[in-house]
Amino acid sequence: MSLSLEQLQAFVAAAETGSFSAAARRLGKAQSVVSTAVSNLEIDLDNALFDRSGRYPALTPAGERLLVEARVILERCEHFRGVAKSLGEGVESRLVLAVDELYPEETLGVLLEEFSHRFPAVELELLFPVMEDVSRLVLEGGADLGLMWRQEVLPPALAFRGLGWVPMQIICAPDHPLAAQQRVGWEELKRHRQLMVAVRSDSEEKMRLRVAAEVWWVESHWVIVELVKRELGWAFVPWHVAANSPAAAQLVSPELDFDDQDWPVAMELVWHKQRPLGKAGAWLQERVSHQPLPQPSLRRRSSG
Amino acid sequence: MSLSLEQLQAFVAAAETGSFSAAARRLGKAQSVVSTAVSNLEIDLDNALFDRSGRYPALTPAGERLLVEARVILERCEHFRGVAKSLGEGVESRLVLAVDELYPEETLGVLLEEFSHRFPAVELELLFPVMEDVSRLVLEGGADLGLMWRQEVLPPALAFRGLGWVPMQIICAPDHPLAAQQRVGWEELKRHRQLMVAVRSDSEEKMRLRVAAEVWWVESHWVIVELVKRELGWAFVPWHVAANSPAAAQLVSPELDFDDQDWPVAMELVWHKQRPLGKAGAWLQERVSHQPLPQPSLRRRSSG
DNA sequence: TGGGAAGTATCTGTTATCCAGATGGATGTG
DNA sequence: CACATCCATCTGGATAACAGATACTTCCCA
Repeated sequence: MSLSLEQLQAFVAAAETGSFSAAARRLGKAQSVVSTAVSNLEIDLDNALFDRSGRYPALTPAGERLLVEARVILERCEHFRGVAKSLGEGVESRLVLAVDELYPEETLGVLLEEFSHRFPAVELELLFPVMEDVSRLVLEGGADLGLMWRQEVLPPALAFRGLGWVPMQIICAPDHPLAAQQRVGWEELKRHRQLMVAVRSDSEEKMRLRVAAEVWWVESHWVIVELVKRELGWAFVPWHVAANSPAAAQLVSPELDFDDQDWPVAMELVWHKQRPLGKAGAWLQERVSHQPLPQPSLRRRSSG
Repeated sequence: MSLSLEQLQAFVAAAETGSFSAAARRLGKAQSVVSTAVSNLEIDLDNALFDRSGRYPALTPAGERLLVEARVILERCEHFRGVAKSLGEGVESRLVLAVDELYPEETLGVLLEEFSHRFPAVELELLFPVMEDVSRLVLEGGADLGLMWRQEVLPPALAFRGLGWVPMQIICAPDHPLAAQQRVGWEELKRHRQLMVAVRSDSEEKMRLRVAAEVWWVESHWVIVELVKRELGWAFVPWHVAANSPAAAQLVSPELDFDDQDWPVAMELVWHKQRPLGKAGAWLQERVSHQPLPQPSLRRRSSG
């Protein structure tokens, strides 16, 4: 006789209800079934799982240890059935999502938490292409969905949907020359080194934020914040990066005299027109576009 | 009809051998058993696992995905039996090991790797008590085995076995006054701040290494190395800490004129006389005492 | 202290299931 | 075109699982 799932179910139910009879009631079987199932399991494992000296069976130390293992097996079986159910319903088994670093990771976290509950069977792959365009990844099949900057010219094979605006913010170190001024002019900005996120593709849209004559290209906004802190230049960074960075308290955001806006950048969701999404992808597509992007609660001009 | 382990076994065997007949041969059953088992599984899951159009059954995409899940379940079952077997043989389900930071973690890694292969069912808890004595943990039942400094006076309830010597080394920053001298004298050492590992208990043995008048107490050797690097004092640290620290290249080890030794510290293994160890603990006890501690390959006086 | 309620182990007859072998159709090979 | 091998299905017999009944124990409470 060999291990069977019925035995494990009986074992777990008995351990959880504290009685073989109650376990039988829960499982909708006769008491004798649970009793013999547990007994057979004990014989099979050559281990006493319950101490039957009292009125109610009590878990032995071995039973205690094996209970957690049994639960794991039953959980995996449930998962197995869940995956099968998903597959039967047209849910893809794998979804690749490419995300521009500009997209607030907290918002992404909210979305993916919900996603994981709704589609536990889907293997998700998250890409954060640093030197590559999200749109190219989606275009070439490396990703199913992309979260990215709005591009003026999108390849015709791609479909898109707007997601809202990510407010940008100018930051520099407290001792930076820009910080000393009351209001910073355009020409003043030009004069100091600007730190920008590196792009490999010749995206003209991303060049919109290029202001200064001298530019350093950095792979990550988070690294840019570090460099700004060290007075290596000024930068436009998404508001959420400036707000959530551990270095935020050590940075200032000078006022601009030529523009009162936060230089928002539009985000959009892109996918390939000829590669239909499964249920999970379709759900995410819909869900993302209804998720508001975080905005500054107050219009503040200094983050120090 | 419900999921059964036999079905999963048949499924996995068929997927691995590429044929129902071969799977049946591997499982020692009739071909019809495998065939019907897989068919029933497919009905149960409402998913086609194999494409039977050809001579040999070929996994469908769904089958591909479900195969990995099925394998996980069967592996967990094997593990389940392994745990049961261990428990039946008197292997404890849990072992708590308290280790003084002085014990080389690389050596510990070697031991635990072997341990995990030999006793996969044992839950291991590793304690690195920073401000507390290992011996007290073992004495009071918080740990089953302890790896620690040799103590001159050990509580009578504890048994011990020597493990060899951990060579100690004096380190300071390159710009520290001690580094400028040819040979450092005892009185010279006394004059500068010493960094020592903090001890809460009044262990006299650990005070043996106290030299200087002014002492700072730090919770970890690794932090001490950082502080030494910043010229906050000098310290005795285990040789392996100085050698493996990322900061090692930036430190020097001045020569002492009053002693030519590395001030080695004896390590020992302790356990409670009245708390018998299970098989895993007994194995580890034996194994640790035969594991040599790493020694400097050459007698070198400067680590810069 | 002595029912009574609820629990467990075990026995029993019936039922359902599982299994090996046989058979027929399909597929690829020499 | 024969032959080996594969798969699905059928079938009778062995086997295991099941519900119910029974006897025994434990615990609670009157």
